[in-house]
Amino acid sequence: MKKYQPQEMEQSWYQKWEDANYFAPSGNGQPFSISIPPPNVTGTLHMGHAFQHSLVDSLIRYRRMQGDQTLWQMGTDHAGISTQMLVTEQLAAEGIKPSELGREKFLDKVWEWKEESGDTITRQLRRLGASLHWETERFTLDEGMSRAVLEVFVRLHEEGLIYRGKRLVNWDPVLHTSISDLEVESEEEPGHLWHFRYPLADNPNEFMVVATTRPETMLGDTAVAVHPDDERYQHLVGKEVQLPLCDRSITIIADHYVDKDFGTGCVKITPAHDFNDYDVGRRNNLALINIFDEDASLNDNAPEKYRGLDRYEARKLIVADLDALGLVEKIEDHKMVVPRGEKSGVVVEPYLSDQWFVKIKPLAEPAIKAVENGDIEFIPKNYENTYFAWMRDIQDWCISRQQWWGHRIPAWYDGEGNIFVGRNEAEVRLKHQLPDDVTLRQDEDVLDTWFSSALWTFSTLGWPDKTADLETFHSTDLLVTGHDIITFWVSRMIMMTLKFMDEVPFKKIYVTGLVTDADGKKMSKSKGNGLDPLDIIDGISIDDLVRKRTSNMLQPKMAEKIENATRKEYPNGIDSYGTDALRFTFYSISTRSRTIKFDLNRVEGYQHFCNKLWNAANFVFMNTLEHAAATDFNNGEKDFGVVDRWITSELQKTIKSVDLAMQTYRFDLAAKAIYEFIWDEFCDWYLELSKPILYSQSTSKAELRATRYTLIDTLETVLRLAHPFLPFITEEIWQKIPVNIRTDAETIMLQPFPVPNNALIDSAAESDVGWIKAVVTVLRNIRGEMDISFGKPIPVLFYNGNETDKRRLETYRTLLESLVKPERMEWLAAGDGAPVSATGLVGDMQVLVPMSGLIDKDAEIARLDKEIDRKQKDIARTEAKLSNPNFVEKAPTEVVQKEKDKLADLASACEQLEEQKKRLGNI
RNA sequence: GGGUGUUUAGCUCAGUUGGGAGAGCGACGGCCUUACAAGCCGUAGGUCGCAGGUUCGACCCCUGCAACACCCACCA
Repeated sequence: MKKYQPQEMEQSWYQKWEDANYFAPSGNGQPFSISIPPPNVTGTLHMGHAFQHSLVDSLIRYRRMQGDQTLWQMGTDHAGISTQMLVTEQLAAEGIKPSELGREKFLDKVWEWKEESGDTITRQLRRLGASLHWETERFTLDEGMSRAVLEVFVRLHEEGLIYRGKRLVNWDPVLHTSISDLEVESEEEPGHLWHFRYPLADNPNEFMVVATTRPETMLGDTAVAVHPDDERYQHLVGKEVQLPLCDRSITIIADHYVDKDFGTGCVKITPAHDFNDYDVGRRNNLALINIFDEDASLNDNAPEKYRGLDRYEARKLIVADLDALGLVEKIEDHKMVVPRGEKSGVVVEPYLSDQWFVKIKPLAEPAIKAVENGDIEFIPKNYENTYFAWMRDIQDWCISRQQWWGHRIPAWYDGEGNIFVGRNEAEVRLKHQLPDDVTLRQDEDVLDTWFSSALWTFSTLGWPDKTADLETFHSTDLLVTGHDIITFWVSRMIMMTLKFMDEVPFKKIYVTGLVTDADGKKMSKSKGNGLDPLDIIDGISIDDLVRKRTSNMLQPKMAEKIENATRKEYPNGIDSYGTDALRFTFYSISTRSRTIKFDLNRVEGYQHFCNKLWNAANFVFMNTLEHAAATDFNNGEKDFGVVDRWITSELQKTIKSVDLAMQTYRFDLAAKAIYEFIWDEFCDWYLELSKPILYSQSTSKAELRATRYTLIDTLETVLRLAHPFLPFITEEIWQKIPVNIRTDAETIMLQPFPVPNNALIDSAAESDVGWIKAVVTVLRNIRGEMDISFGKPIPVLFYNGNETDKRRLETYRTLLESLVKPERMEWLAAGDGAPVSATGLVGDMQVLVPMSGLIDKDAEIARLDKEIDRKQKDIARTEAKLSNPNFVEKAPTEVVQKEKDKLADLASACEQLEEQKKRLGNI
């Protein structure tokens, strides 16, 4: 076999699998389905995706191998705002404004871009080995899904669960659209608290001092509020103040919203530009004065001087003007929470506008129950708290977006402002008997992207039609996702699916941690610390990596910093590790931690693991196929030796571990069990122990046949066991196994997953091999510490062994010799004077290496001292325990007995070691 | 302000019903031993965040504290 070279074989295998349609659901087993969280169609695969999809793929492959009818539904999301932003930026580079193109032509451009770049993410998923069912791939804006969206919108509207209203919403002044609460990111930023004096209307020499973080909104003030119980101001309630810079007076009101102890206890109220003030305004019937236009520059409701100014320019001017009037009491530094648009990064503005909303409470209630009663289960369970916290305090969902790319809202307006909702204009006309001469104009807005993805699990399967796929595969079994979109997506899917399917979208939700960089920082484009999974698979030069991380920066000044950090962290770029190594890394790090620091060293380690497996296979083939026809060791009498029975027994236990791990979604434990079996047991011990059997002249035909069979059979089984995690290397090796050992199928993908066989558990073999390992380890230890090279044969004497020791040495002498490389190996009779030796213990049996010329006496004494010391500490601890009457009385008898046995063993061992030490001291 | 997590070897992390603290990487020493130097063999390294409590016995259960992280929230 050639060296392990993942790159070529991985791509060719994927192609073969896909061409052969192996990813399609097949058979008539139990249905098992998972819907992919639809990636942004114009996006690229990031580490979080790669992580989640690797986990899902292992489950899908596992269940497929177990004979389930397995569907991993593929699809992509149109990602409204992100995609529109991207295309807008590209057009801007060509000097084109979307408004010049108009809606239709702009959308043509977006579709063009989608066609051009839409295959990036799917290509990347293929490189990851994801066994997605590509044939039924869907897109949130395709015809079928658009039909589902229309259907849902119309039905919800008919039930009064969708309504239109003028409300204060989060407005993005750059993107010119409303966004939902969830799309606002609030962070603490330094700011100021301005204290202004508002003169009383009936006494301009007296002032109310109000504090604000938004001076410019004062132009929209319609009241000043104080707390009802605040004695300082009670006499002023009901009076008016003159609003400076504006030619109007506003009322002083009392409202419990005000905190007496904050600032002066007086609050300016701007109902049209602050969510709290909006509520205060409603309670007190205050007027709403909107002073901004869509850009958040001042509109005609502001005094003439300020009209047309940007909000921050206006702020400066207003503060200056107030200062000139002597109305600025003071300006304090103040940390405040600033809401910014998730996508644009600009400060969003509470803005009064006409929008569509989903009345959410009626939908939320059943969705809460579904999790409460266990129809849906979060893994880990504590994420249910996040879910409940959000759902129990959920607010109506603003679903209209002032954008072009998305599902256009199916509402039409006549000239008089009447609203008609329907699946299309014809239906609307028919339903409302509107003649052709009534001009209808469709709503210009589109729906929030999450509206369509909320329908994901059932709309992808053909809803609203009653399709066979829907019948078979819905509810889906599992959702794997990051905790960051529990609120955005998971909760909304649960609500919509319960509403329209009357069943849950998925039975379990596996929430992954967030993949971060080595410093624990979230990977992001703007920070320039992201890794592209493909760069780990294929490798990338440092120059290319720097270019990738610093191109298209929103903040170009960051580029230099990012370049320096990148060159420091990856001086030589990133090596190529292959998909299998990357995937195995993901399984191994899939712990329950919330953040997962991604460490390339782990990937390197698992690449070494792949290499190990590769070379082990090489060894197996060299010693089986190259020596005999497969029929020769498959047929005929086999005499399984102890090591054959032992590794087979270990394999059964490993299969059980992997099964248990997969049933409990502990991918890390599954990976660990496989890793340890292959490396620590199969390679380090079994392959080594098989050598004397394979090479010795005295091995019988039946023994040889048995070992050859075990070698290749164990390899074949472990390949199937590991396939869900390491799909490529396992397929590549499996193909080389002759068809009378494996089945004659064309792919390992569709082979049965190994089933543990209890009849093959052999504890006698396990303890015998345990003894062999112990003897070998003791002698390796002496060699290592005494600096005796492996090539130098050493004399080995055994002393004080029992009957079992004697039987074992007799039986396994050949095996031991091959691993120990002794000059001679024999029992020392009780009466014989033992020569001065280095000593190790296996139970009570002393393993001696006589010292003549080999061993440094002082070093051996030191070694013995260390060992004795260690044991004596243990003895002291155990004795203390046993001398405690409470322990002896109250602890379970088996625990007490265990301690007693342990003490006896330790004492005996200590005695042996002391004896040796004494002998050395006597020289 | 509310909530949820985390704290174990130099680093990254396991530790599944409380009964002798583990892995990988790194470090150190020795090996080109006929599958693999992407390897083999060995060694060192931990008051399990701190303080109490429960228990015969606590990394594990309870209470408090500290540090860090994230989520939610309208304090102008």
